[in-house]
Amino acid sequence: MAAAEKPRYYVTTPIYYVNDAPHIGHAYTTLACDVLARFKRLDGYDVKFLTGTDEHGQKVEKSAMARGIAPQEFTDQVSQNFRDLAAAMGYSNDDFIRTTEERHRKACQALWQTLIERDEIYLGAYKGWYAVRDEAFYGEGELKDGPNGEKLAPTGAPVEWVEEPSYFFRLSKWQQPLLDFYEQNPDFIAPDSRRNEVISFVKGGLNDLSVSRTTFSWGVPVPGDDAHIMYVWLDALTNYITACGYPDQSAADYQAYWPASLHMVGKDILRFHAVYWPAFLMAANLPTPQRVFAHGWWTNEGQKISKSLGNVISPYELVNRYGLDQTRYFLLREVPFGNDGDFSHQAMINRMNSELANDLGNLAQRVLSMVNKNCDAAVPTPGPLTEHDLALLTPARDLLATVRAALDRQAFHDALESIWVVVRAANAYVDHQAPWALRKTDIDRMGTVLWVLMETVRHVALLMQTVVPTSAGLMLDQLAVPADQRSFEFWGEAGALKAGTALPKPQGVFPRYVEESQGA
RNA sequence: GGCGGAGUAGCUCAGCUGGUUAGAGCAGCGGAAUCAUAAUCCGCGUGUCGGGGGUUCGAGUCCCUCCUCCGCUACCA
Repeated sequence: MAAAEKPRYYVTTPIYYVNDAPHIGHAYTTLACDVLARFKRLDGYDVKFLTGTDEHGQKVEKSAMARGIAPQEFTDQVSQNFRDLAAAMGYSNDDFIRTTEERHRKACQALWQTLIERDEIYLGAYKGWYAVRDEAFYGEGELKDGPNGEKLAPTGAPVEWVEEPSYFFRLSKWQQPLLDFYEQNPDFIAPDSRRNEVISFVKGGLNDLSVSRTTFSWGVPVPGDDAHIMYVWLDALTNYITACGYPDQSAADYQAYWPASLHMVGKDILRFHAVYWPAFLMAANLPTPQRVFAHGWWTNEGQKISKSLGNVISPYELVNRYGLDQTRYFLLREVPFGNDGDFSHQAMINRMNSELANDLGNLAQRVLSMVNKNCDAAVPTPGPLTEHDLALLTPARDLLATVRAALDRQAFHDALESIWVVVRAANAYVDHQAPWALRKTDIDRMGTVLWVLMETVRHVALLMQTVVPTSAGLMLDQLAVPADQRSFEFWGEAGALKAGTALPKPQGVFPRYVEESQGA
């Protein structure tokens, strides 16, 4: 009953193409969603966090054939890679959808049927230069001449002229409705620069969109025309409503979560989410999602990442080398979210050592050690709070509102920076108040200072549960905060540490990274 | 080519609708302290705010122009 009162938050990652091996880009997108999902849960929301895999298409069909196994068997295997990644990165997704699931076939076909009935899809013919290798059509102007006078795609792949019957979605008629939609929903596309690009793209005019294929068969069959399968985006994008129980619009999840609060995507697939998807939904008379955020890409030590360069970053390597929480922290801290970012070993070390180990880890350690040694290993009794105490505690207590606002803009870097302002202030407060000196002169005052510090650390740890869940959990353990008192319901006075509560012996939470070369 | 964005301290970036001596973190230099993970704290920046021109009592913040970089310019996830 209480749950029925909760506000809803539905966040999605794209479904990842199973033909790719999981890399930092996948990890990054899902991580961002994970932090949002965790935050919203702690903040009292009823959250649905969805990720999954896109398993159809010609490339998958071919990869399966190359291995001599059925496409389904192949995707069963490679889809697992992405589930493994989710586990390894500590993602808290509530569901994992695969486009080869029966629920998805039903949803796609129902959506198709609706679009047919509403005359939003018609049968035509797709003509163009097709490159089998790229699984893509190219415009006449994009082609270049090969050594033998043959036509080549920009990628160098040979192309052939193909005409095939295809169903088309009447995207062209949605140009103005889309522009109106963007106008009326200024927050629909973020960051702003991306919004501009999308609007400019739509203003440039929209052609009807080919949404079926006959040249291969690994896909969702078009209802009533077995020669066709539904093509990529109509299939892929539908996953977001499949997972809510569509086509059953009375399904509990559909009622609760659709339309989505946020589709998180890489900048490369923004258009599909910001143009095609709302057009499909409007055409089917379904509600449109509230927001699409396009984040940037990572480079590696200043170099563009590519398979051919062999500098792909494996999330597993990062986690093994630096630690899971450290990796999660770095990815969201290092770069203004939305911008491209550069991963470098040095930057990683700087973040994990100076911010996690020195600023936050050491803060907790120095405070808890003093309490452990000088307060009988129990929460001290606070006396009257001075202006200095409040100068630290008040900003700490204001942090929830600040971070909430930042995360609603997907500004992870701003959220973390605002937390660190308090962490730095706490370290300064320790030095200025010098509880080690108070121990000899004013033991009560020392207790107050340590209590203020513990409360500050508690607030920081509560928020940091979203980004570094394991480490923040350890900090809260050391503060003896019960597991059921770690949501934002216990923010501020409501969950204030109670004097006399026994505390465990403190131990370091964020180890420093020591270069092997300089070890010992 | 068209449209859009960006160019601010060594590095990464903040600077809303123009207005006190242009800021933060990191790096660097100097000092203090010693509770703590050799972790912390305090102090120190003469930056042509890409160049030039203009509007204004006043511009990093508006206009023009030039230079440089980047993104988008449709059916690859």
